[in-house]
Amino acid sequence: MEKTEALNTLAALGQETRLDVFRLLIKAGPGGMCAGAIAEHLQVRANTLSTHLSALSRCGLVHAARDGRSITYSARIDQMQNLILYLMRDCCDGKPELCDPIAGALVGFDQTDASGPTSRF
Amino acid sequence: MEKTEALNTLAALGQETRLDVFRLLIKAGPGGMCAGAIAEHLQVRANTLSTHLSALSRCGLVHAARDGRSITYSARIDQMQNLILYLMRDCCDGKPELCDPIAGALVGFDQTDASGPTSRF
DNA sequence: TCCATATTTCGAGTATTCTCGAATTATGGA
DNA sequence: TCCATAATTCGAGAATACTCGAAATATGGA
Repeated sequence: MEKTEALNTLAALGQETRLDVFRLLIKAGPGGMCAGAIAEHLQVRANTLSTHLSALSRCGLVHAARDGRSITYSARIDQMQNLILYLMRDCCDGKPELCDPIAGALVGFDQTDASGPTSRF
Repeated sequence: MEKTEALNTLAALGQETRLDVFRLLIKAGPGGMCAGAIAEHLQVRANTLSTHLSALSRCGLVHAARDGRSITYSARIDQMQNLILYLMRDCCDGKPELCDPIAGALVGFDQTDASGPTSRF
């Protein structure tokens, strides 16, 4: 990811409704949620939500797929991955002070919803 | 880090001049740079930069320290760390699809400016 | 075909953000 | 004390973002 894309992605997430949408879609899992359900869940008007979904889609954070009359949106975790990697290496120059503690924290995760064992290394 | 702070931090970085400032300060290292030098380097007016520095400071991304007539700003890499950890665990629920590839990428870093050996594990 | 549902697009109003010149505050040195 | 330098605060203008009602588009079913 290069700077401009990172900038757009950061700006997209730096808005409350959009961050809420993304978090909701993450929790919804790979199946995603249709626009109406998101709007209902977050108490946002359909047209306002549509604008935000469009912004999230434009920067690759969500994926849209028509499913009959409704459109299902799902979070693109790989784009979040790209953003985080950008922040760690391009933005922060791969500084060990940044990366080491994160690497450490990754090992210590306790996941509430995952099915597999705790360690992933 | 909780949601509101993450939101402010994301919004702060989602603006070109501020992202540039942060990146510049990261490259400057722990010693930081004084406001004038940053303004000169990025070709931004002093008062405009001051507004952005204030925003970065408010969300904890930079630290200010008066040094005689000038004020030295330095990047707070721990706050970037907190943001990344928020994105990985609170925002993305610690999904393995997100975390595993990042963990993998961390091991593979080749650092250009670090003095120590490549491996940090 | 006609109607209902789901979502988006359009246009306008309001709010927020960004930038700038001018004025102000703070510090150090003559 | 007086002046020069460094940075911030103030106030205003322009641009951008956010939200909303209304209208348009798309799909599925009677």
